Amino acid sequence: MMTNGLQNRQTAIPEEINGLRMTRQRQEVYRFLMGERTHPTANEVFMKIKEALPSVSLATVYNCLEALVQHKIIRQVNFDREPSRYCPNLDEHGHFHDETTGTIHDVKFKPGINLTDILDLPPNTVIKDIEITLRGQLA
Amino acid sequence: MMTNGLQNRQTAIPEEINGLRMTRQRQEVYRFLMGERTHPTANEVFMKIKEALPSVSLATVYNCLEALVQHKIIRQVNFDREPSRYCPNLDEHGHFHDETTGTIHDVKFKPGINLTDILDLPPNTVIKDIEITLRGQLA
DNA sequence: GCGGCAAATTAGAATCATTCCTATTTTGAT
DNA sequence: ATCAAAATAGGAATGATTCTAATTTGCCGC
Ligand SMILES: [Mn+2]
Ligand SMILES: [Mn+2]
Ligand SMILES: [Zn+2]
Ligand SMILES: [Zn+2]
Repeated sequence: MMTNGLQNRQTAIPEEINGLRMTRQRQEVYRFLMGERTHPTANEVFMKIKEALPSVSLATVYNCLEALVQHKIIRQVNFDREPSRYCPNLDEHGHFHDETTGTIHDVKFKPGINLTDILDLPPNTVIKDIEITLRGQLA
Repeated sequence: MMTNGLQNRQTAIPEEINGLRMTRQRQEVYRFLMGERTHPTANEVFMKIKEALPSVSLATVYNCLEALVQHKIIRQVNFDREPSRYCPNLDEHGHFHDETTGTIHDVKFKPGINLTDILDLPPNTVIKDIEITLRGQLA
């Protein structure tokens, strides 16, 4: 029998992820992002979750996204000076921006490749984060 | 004898580079960048060249920088949502952002490495540009 | 359950790098 | 010199993001 008082309408989201309390707003942001491969902007997230949570504000969406990024639950992706986009894929990967369609695709690294191996870094360098961005077209 | 009527006060900059006419303002922007390893922002360029050209405007600096980037004379570098920075190094290279000092360092690739070789790209992908960005600290 | 408190949310104002607008100046070509 | 095109300057506008202040919510001990 269900000890949980909530109905399981969808995939259950835990109360807390990586130490971040999952409020209703954060759940909606997180749930939407997990089902998207398109790397939506904050405003796209906002417009979408308003359907389920009409009172949500854009400021809250920014707050939620920042909290989720800070707790390494999602990643923030920037292309030049365009609005930031958000990515649920936590594997190490790059981003290919298709100029023809405007779409963004995750790019995996070939197995066994260590990014820092190919870089000529000064000794004693501690790398916290690497970002790889590609621009081009899918001919 | 000098057929050129101008005095050679400094390293001469040609009238035209990559098809871009080198106006006085563009020369100043270009000259300053060529002597800098710090990847200055538009505003830093502005403040510096005002010394030699007090009437220059920030709008013109942005115009010059855009023209120089478009003609592949310099490169624009973005870190997250920070103000754009500009780089005179046209070799293929990445950028390491030292969080401790806030400084930015060029990072070469080890010889014989082809960036696209390590990426798992879909076939028929034409890559126009690759950008590699690192964040961390020089311990 | 109830008061108190910290965290989260909200709406709207503020920020600020960048872009846009437009009048003026400069340039290069006839 | 004349003209058209390109470049510049200064100021206004833009827009993603952040900040502020005022609620609201969730949670703890009573
Ligand atoms: Mn860039
Ligand atoms: Mn980034
Ligand atoms: Zn991604
Ligand atoms: Zn550089």
